[in-house]
Amino acid sequence: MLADKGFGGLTLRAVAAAMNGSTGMLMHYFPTKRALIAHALDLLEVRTAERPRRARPAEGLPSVRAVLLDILPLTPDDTARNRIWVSSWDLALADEGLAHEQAGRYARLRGVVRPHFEAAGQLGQLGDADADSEQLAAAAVAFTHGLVVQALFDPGRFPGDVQTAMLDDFLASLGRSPLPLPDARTPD
Amino acid sequence: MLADKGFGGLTLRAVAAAMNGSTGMLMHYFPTKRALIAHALDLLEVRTAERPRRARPAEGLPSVRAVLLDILPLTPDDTARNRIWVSSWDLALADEGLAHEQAGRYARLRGVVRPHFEAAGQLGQLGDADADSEQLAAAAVAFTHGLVVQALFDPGRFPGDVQTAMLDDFLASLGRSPLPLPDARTPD
DNA sequence: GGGTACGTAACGAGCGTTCGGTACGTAAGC
DNA sequence: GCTTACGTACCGAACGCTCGTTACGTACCC
Repeated sequence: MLADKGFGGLTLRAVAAAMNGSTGMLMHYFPTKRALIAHALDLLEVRTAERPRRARPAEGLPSVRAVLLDILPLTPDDTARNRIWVSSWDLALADEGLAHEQAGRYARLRGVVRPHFEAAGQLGQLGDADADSEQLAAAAVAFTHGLVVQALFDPGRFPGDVQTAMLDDFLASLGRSPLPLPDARTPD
Repeated sequence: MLADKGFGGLTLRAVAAAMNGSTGMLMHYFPTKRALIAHALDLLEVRTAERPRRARPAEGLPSVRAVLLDILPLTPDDTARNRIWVSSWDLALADEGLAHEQAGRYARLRGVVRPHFEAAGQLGQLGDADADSEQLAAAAVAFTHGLVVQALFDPGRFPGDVQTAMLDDFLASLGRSPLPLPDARTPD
């Protein structure tokens, strides 16, 4: 419902109807609509974290790939989830508290990605061995979410295999050596 | 105003007041609120295209860098512009017509970036000479807009120099040659 | 006079929120 | 064991307000 109408069309009555309750019930649990929304976003993050995800393969870049593939809108479920997140940014940008929570969610997401980049660096999977893993995580999250937005607006242009190929290209570019010299160590 | 309150808090009365007019005047020019919003987004795109931008340096990757730097929220103006765009996605995702227009805007943006990638490829600035410039443009736009969103929510974490450095790292990774895998031929 | 360009006022709908009331579980008092 | 008291859960009507939109009046221009 949220994924279709967006947050602009979200009303307490619609929420109440969706859970076969009344607006009075909602206000019994949440003092204001804003509190309800904040709780809903929290819940969405928790359920996103707890949903079944693909198995983590080998350490390093393959794990980064798995994490980011779990984010991309490759299934209807993930599409709906991403639509809700993107829609929530309108409210979040206009509400300092929600914006702060969103910033925290981004920091947490980078925190999930970063260790895999650290492992990748230690395994020699990165072209630039001195790269800052936190910055790499920010870049990877940026690329992924930017791809999410484009894919949501133009799913025909960005079907699943195109998204996957673009992600693979992006990760491959991180694995390239800065200089075309044949002195780079091969990972095995 | 839009940059602060978002589209959720946008009302015809507020628009009318901002231009010292009346709601009647607005409805004289636009049949519905939706038409007004669509026109406003169009106008924003036009003004974004016509605003003074930094000079295009050398052909290829440096030009890509200039185009993307013009997008990033490095100035208050660009921050406000980006806030409006991100906020508009809530409405756009819920309205098929607006979503289609947004998809067109993305396609146009990729169309601006792509020729510079083509030039970069012909100039030998790309690590992968066979890379599809349209796909590269999509990746660059994705990276940039994903960075925009993170920067909007956490400007402290992403000040201008950090954004610039991340963009440069991203472009640098595109210029790297492929890793010399065991079976890969090293170029001369 | 008729069309264009507004302003003003109002309409009906829908919003978030408030509120009185009900049903129910439960713990204490006797 | 029955009664009283009370907190919790919830309903549904209603309040006050604001919204998008409409209707109508008016000044101006050709």
